[in-house]
Amino acid sequence: MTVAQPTGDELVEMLAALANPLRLRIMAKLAEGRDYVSHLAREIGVSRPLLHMHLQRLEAAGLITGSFELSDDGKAMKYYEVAEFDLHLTAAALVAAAQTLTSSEPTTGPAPKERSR
Amino acid sequence: MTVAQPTGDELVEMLAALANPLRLRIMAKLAEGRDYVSHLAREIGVSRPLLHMHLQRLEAAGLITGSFELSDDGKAMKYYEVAEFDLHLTAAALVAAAQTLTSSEPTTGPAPKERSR
DNA sequence: GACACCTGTCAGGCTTTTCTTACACGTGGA
DNA sequence: TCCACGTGTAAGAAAAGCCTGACAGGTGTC
Repeated sequence: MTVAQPTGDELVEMLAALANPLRLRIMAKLAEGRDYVSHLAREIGVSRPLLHMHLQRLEAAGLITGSFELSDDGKAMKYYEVAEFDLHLTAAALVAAAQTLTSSEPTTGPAPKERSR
Repeated sequence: MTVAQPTGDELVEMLAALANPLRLRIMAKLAEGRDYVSHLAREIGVSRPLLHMHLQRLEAAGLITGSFELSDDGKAMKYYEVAEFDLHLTAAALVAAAQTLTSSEPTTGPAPKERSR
């Protein structure tokens, strides 16, 4: 209740972001505590560029937030942490979400005809 | 409460199935009432083969169920309806789900080294 | 027979996602 | 200077997803 419901498009983006084993693992790891990119990559066991890509996807979906910070020895570290979210997926929720979808409206394209042979 | 929680792999499949505008629309339409393939295709405005593919994906994820029925005039109709599901996605839920993931265990692959130049 | 419906599936093409490898830049310490 | 750590990003290959068009079969009605 405290969280605003996402639009249909936003919901699709969030679901797509979570629908990946590696990203699910990333979310789980960050849920245990914030971390910076290189350390997280070693922790999970993936290459840093790959993790970077997945973090971008998660951040774009609004599931995590990144912030730059300077460590004691002057290195620029990018810390990520999970954002607050609470998605409740039920049949009724999907009906509501589908009404706010923008991509390829059913009214846009002419109904594809199919001749019976 | 009444629904058993899916494993991590199952959750990923369910999320992937829902993370698509067209499939979201299909779910929303079926939530308003069961329907058969050809009619649903006309209703939504997509080709029947395409709808067939998406229905398979949704059924494989356990979100809908299909059943064959014979109409009054002897035609074989395949009716689909939404299955009962209730996914509650929170940070804690993702932690639990990630523990039951099978694909590409973090312990399997050796940590990819990266030489600094 | 020709047509109206219903079902399924396959081949091909296009787009998107996923991942690796390699490069670029920065700081601080021996 | 060289090395260790941090950051980002771009190119290319491999795989997966999405979609169209055409084909196969079935039933019942005009």
